[in-house]
Amino acid sequence: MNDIHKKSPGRPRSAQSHQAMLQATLELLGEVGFDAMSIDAIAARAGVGKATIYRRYASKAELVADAIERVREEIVIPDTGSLKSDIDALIQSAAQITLSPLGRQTVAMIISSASSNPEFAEIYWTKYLQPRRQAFAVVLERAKARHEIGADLDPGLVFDAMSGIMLYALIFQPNPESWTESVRRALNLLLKGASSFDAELH
Amino acid sequence: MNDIHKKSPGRPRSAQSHQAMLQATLELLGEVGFDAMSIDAIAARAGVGKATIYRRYASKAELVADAIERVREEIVIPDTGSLKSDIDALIQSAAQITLSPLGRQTVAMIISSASSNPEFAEIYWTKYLQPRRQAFAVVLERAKARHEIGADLDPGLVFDAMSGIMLYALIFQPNPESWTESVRRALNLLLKGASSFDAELH
DNA sequence: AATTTACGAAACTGCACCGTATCGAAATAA
DNA sequence: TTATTTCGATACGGTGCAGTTTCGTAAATT
Repeated sequence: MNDIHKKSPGRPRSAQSHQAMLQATLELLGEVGFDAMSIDAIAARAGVGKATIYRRYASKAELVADAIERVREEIVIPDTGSLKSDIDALIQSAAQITLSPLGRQTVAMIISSASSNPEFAEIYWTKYLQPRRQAFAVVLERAKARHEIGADLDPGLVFDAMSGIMLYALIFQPNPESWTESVRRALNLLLKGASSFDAELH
Repeated sequence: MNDIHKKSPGRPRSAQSHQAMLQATLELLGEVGFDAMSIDAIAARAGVGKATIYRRYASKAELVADAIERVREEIVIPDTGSLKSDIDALIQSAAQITLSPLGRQTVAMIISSASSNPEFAEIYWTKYLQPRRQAFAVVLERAKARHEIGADLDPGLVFDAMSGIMLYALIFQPNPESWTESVRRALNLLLKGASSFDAELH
């Protein structure tokens, strides 16, 4: 099953057009947000006919879900030898994505349509948060081996707390510098919880 | 200045109609969200003419901003004699508001229109978060006096971290029970940071 | 009483979008 | 070549909303 035989006659669907509409979708999502985004606008920006979009997706939600699902960023697991530096790198990486217009609008979309379109949260969790959660666990395990933190510290819990703080700072401290600073302070407090981690992150 | 003389002739504006449109605005905001909310729908639900709304507000954003600004919940500062119980009460109170449809949609609105309508975040910060931040500081000061936590713990920082965690859990753990539980666990970790607070919150 | 302003309801214009259909051209298989 | 399918572009009818105006009525001042 799941054969992708090309035996059917006729002109095949254009991979370029498909790519163009996905790209235009992500751009517009970041620029105007989910609700203000029209199919007409996506088609126009992609240089594609509206029918070409409707042939692939039944709704805007489907299109957007597929577009954000296909986003793949490289996840680098830092290994500088010091927990402080490793975490700094992770924060920087997260900031770059989360503070972007696309990152903001994606989160807003997830919250506002949480009840009507739970698949958005699901995709974001699976494709974005989950891999970073595991990368974070690796970093913390290494720090445990170096006795920088206690062995009983739950990486998942710390990651969730850190993500929440980032999200909060994203909303109420939109300024990138104060964002980074307040995330660092909160994380410093967090890690003191079950560790000998008391270095100044500043 | 700022006189509110009633010397002008003619029928005065109806306070009842005004109240009805504000109420309908909050209801619809919680039910369908900011973008899907039409002025027609607000007027219909409030039993008010559309012109009556436009006479008071120039835009939907103005109306919504005024509506959420006028929301006033009683803030009770718990004083049970134990930090654990006090915090439990605060979490319960926050959950009741934040987990409600109105709370969710308000946050979503703030994020998605952060650039176009920064006044929403401003109002939410000033009228909702700020007072709770101060109430939290009172609770923590009492705990310091009882030597339940270290005197060097920054209440504002802890509050911000806690708020962020609540927000995160709101999105990715919409279930009220798991929400409360994960908030408790994170907070427990947080308070271990600079205190002798190691009681099981569960 | 006369005037003035607000009221709810409804009608109205204009616009943006949705989803479908149609067109000639292009790209494939048989 | 012929049949089939997709392509971009455009047109179309339908719907919903914005914002204004009109109407008869209600509530205030002078």
